[in-house]
Amino acid sequence: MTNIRKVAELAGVSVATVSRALKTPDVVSPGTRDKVLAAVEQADYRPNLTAVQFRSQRTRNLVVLVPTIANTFFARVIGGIQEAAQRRGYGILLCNTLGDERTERAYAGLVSTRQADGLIQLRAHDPFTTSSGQARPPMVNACEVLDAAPCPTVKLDNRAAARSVTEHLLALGHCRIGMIKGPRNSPLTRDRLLGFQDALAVAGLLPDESLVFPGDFTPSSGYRAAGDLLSRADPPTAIFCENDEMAMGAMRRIKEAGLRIPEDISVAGFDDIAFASFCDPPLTTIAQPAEDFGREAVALLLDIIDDRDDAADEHRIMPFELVTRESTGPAA
Amino acid sequence: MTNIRKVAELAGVSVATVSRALKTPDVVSPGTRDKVLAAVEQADYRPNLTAVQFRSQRTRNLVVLVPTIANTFFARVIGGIQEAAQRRGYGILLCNTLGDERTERAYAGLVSTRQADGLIQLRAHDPFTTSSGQARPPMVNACEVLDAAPCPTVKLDNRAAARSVTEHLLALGHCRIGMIKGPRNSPLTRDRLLGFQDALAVAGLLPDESLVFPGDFTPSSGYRAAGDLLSRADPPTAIFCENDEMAMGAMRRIKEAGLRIPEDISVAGFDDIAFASFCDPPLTTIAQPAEDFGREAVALLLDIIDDRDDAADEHRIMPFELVTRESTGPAA
DNA sequence: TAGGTGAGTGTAACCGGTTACATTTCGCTG
DNA sequence: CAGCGAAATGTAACCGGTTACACTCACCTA
Repeated sequence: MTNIRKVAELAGVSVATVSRALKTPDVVSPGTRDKVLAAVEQADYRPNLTAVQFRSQRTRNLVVLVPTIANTFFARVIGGIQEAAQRRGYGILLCNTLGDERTERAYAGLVSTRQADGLIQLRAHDPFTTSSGQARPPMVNACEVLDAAPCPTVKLDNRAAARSVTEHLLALGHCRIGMIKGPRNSPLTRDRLLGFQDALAVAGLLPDESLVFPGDFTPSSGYRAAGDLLSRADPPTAIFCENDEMAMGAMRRIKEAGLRIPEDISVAGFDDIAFASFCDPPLTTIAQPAEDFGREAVALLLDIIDDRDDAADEHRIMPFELVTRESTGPAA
Repeated sequence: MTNIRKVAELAGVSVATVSRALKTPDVVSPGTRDKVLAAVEQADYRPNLTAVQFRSQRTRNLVVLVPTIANTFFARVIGGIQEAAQRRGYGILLCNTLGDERTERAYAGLVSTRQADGLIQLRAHDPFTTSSGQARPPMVNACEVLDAAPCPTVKLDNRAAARSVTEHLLALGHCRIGMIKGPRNSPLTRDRLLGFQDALAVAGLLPDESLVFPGDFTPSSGYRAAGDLLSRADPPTAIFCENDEMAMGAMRRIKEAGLRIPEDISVAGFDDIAFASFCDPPLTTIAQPAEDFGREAVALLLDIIDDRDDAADEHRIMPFELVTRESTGPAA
């Protein structure tokens, strides 16, 4: 391994000069700089990054905790994170936590032990064990966000978005609307449910708990929940699913029951994943700027890391858009 | 930051003893060990990982280069990689390369500069600039594999798998079969095309280049290619797509043309992504153990890193399975 | 000409662990 | 009780950079 000393020797200068020629070229004379660069070239020298990181206490790595990478929406968010991080010279250490707290804490430890400069959490959970008194490591909470997050956040106004979907269904004349929600205890699910109920209330409808079934954001959970909804004596004329994956599962189940979408029953989703416009019929849903969630989270995190302190308590709300396609139609 | 010296002082021992008590507990006496552990606890000491990495020249990080994380299949592979890596105490540095060579080389550099111990490449491309004479950094090539990979590989027998799909279509009586393939220059695409042609040849059919259209593994490219196939004077009675994403796009296009699947035209995909069994009709496809690709790649890579040298030239072939669903049926 | 200035460079301490080697401790045998 | 070897522990070099501080020297001013 060629190190800085070999290069210094080769160039006939001191190690300090080599370091400076590479990091702050403007403080060395042009002549020496050229000598050093030539020596670097000749020796095929590349600084040992672990040494640089160790000495400078900066790794230029960010930890990303994602509940499940198999979810198309999260995959897009990660794409945005990675792109933004890379552009700023940061790498990302990805952890697919599957919602496991121990795993999350272990990876969060990478920040405490200086193997990463900060952390982006895409789940509504604080992975840092509240070490008494000490400063919190840099963190941003995005997508599924804690109510009282101890850090900047990037989220959607889930309540307003769910309300707009529901209003769309109400406008089509539906008044018995089923809902397939996400896991319990999730602020995101709670907000979407609230938005759903807001719209019903404005329309003068009473919320009916028996029309709400929980899922886990996978197609098969949507499939199961739709089965439950259809087996009612008075099945709903429309179903609002908290994400597109569950909506696709629900649509499958509805078709297997011999019902037509949207003639017999309307279906709406949430996220606008790539498949939403390709399923049959194309899915009415809420479009979110997934990649931007990631980019924004990185921007906020780097603001904290470089302590541009004004950013320490920012809470960004990302825009959404109701995309109406053929999966929703007038009530029968 | 509490460091090893503070702990040593607290425990009334030397730094060496602290280091040993933590790394090789069996060489220190039980009494001292307890003293040290108590001091560690009291000081809330956690070794600075960058220092450990620097000193031991081991980072316990692996670089993963993925062409696009938005692809459901790759997302699953990454899930497998992450799980296996984590179990062995390794983290993964993810790079969504979008097929860009410069990006790939930059990340590959993390291995050369010791910020990672090895690399997993999911694309058929060698990211290391062939540095003359020097030893190749540890690398494994998985999924889309180079023909003459300079490293262990994990792949599918794409030719056999494509052949089995095609045989299934032929057995159903189809003799004009369209194909939507992947990007040119990809060994993976070439092999699937060869398998397709193998089956046709065995059935005594001549390959017809005009029935083969290129896509890029996205639903919209499948949609476009299907449009091209349908606009022929004699459209095919079946279409084999090189992945499920394109198959879903193709199915959408076929329905928009007013044709029924599979009565008018059969469609088959490749990968068996989560949505394959939920689309309409459920998709006939090739199931691959995506997560196992990742796990296997990690296992091989760690074999090289820990130079269990017997592994240096392994080429694993993963199993596949034809999953027949309702998207394929007898030729009209 | 003495003295001051600042650009360019070198010396060496330092980051926080790991570990080779030296030293001490302790139990055991003759 | 001397003597020995093994076990336990301490000392300090080391990894490869970064950077504070010291130093040299050319140039300028009074």
